[in-house]
Amino acid sequence: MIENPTSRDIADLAGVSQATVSRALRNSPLVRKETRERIQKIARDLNYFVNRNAAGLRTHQSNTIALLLFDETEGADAQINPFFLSMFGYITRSASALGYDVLISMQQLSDDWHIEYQASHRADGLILLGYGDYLTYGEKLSALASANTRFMIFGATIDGQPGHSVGCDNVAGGYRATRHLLEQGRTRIAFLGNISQRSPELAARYEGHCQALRDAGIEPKDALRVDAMSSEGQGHRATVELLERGVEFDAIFGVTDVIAIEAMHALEGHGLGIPDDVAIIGFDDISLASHVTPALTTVRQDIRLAAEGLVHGIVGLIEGKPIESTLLEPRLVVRASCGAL
Amino acid sequence: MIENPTSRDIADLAGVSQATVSRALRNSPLVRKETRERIQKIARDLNYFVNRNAAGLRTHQSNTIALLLFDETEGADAQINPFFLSMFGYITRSASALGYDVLISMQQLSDDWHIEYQASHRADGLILLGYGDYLTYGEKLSALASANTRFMIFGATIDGQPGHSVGCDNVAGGYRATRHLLEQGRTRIAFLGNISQRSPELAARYEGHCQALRDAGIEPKDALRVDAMSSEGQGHRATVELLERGVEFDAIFGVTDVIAIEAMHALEGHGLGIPDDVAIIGFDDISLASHVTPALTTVRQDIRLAAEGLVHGIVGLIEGKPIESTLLEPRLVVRASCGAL
DNA sequence: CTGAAAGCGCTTACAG
DNA sequence: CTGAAAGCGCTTACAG
Repeated sequence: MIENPTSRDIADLAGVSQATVSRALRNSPLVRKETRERIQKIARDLNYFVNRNAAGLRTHQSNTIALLLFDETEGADAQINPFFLSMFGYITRSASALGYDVLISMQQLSDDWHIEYQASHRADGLILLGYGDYLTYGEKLSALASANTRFMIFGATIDGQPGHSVGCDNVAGGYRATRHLLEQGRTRIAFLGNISQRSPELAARYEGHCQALRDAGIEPKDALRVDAMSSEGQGHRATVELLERGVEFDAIFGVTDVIAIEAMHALEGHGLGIPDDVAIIGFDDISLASHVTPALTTVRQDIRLAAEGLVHGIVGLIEGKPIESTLLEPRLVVRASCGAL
Repeated sequence: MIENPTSRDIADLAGVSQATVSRALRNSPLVRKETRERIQKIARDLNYFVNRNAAGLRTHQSNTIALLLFDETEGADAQINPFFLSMFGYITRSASALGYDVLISMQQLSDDWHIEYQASHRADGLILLGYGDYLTYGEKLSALASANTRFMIFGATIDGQPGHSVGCDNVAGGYRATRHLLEQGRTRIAFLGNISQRSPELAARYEGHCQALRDAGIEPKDALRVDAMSSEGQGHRATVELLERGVEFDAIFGVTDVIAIEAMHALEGHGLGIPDDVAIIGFDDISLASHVTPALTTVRQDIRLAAEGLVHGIVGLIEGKPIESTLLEPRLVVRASCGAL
């Protein structure tokens, strides 16, 4: 058994040229069937696999997608947002089906990752995941675009910002969440979440929230909105702040499930009952949502479709096909936390 | 701005040979400081990054670790065990700190992945994750070993089985779980989990469970043990089976948190109170464990240490250092589900 | 400290 | 259908 066989070793054993081995292994129709099969059998017997570095050097391709997850959570011990984590599996499977490997990297938005992956020929394109701060984010995207890097973003693409994206219709999602609360007879609905330009997806959910209120003849009140990012502890903090304001509320719309679930725990800590005293709705449908008590009503983003959209998008860009951004339909998932069940 | 600059382009601009550029970019002490800095500045200005394929072809290294997660869950929609998912972040960060990229792949144990990653020079070594079926698994490991593939396993390495591993002391963990239940006055403790040779980690937990019982003068009863793998629905099914047997029990030890949490829900569905009627303990401390009601008492495996151990192990193997398998200390995490709080 | 040269293992245009 | 040859962009032993 040859230790690290090369195509030349196969050629010698098969009595053909190295070029023919290369063709046979790539299933070229130029090679006679018998020759091809004989060569492939030898390769299999020798546990031979094409050296990816050599092939990549020749073809300028890596058949690899880099999946960059940037989260701003501090500290080496911080947990990654489960919503994005659960996307990994779908992305990997999708990519694999199209013949691509997936390289993962956790990034701080402050890092200088953006150009390197493709420029070093480690990856043919990038998928970017995370609820980022779009002010910083925007610069990075422009840099990527001007370096001709191919990339797909999960989440909104802002007008004038480069790149293609897959995201859900956050305005519609926010509208549905709030309409559901209104249908349960709640009228003083607090909204927990950051709505600055830094988080356009979250701002869009707020926009839908306000529309639903106005359609019901209710004017949104600033006193009922508390800032919160989707990192650990912020939902709790925001709920405490809301309680301290002393403004009356009978429902909370947490702009992400992570925030909504922390709000649930905070309210319970203050002796408030869910859904009797306060109805709660979230957004994302992370797996925790169905396991908390009461189970959390939320708006589901179909992460499987999203993942497939991202992978097909980036592969399309790599292969030079025209790509369009995709908007997914968010869907209300009714559970016990709003009193509808 | 040169479109896809190479080291030769840098050399021309710097007025030196291509070899000197290569040395300068790798911080070789052979290059004079001024020359090196001048070259590095030019590279930065041009957004130049070393072509990994070319470098890898020369050096026979990829500086990449392949992370293979095999789960037997059927169907494209199945969720990955959150315990392993949460290890991704730590592994990636650890690897990154040592200068390695991480390639991820979801595998069916039936696939023929095992040799390809290293043989194709896509990765310098493998990390294998998952509660696998060790009968199939063993063959794969032997094949890997005989192909001189470097790999680290999370979980037990069976005697006589090749490879190095990082895992927790499952016997001690099982012992502690059951001792805790005994300390709460529970004596008829059901055990839900597969204990065949197929799942040696789980079997080890059962072994610890039995030891703790015997140390308390209680003989383990087969009627109190129900088979269950750690995939969706099995914990529920096993609990129903236990109830149908009609055997009395005042506690359940779920061999993984996923099983324990499903058991909780199943018991609640049957009108049983936790922990009053039945105490429940799990194993792993997935993030769900602290969020269910009542919060789940469990045995924590320190996934961060495990991840770091796996990465340091595989990098050690790659760099030819001697490596030892690591056994981590499991730790009891007391919450409300056993009545101790 | 620097350069010229060989060679890593492929893929593919060119020639037959 | 097959082979000889060039060349992808690096790294590094060798020579100076």
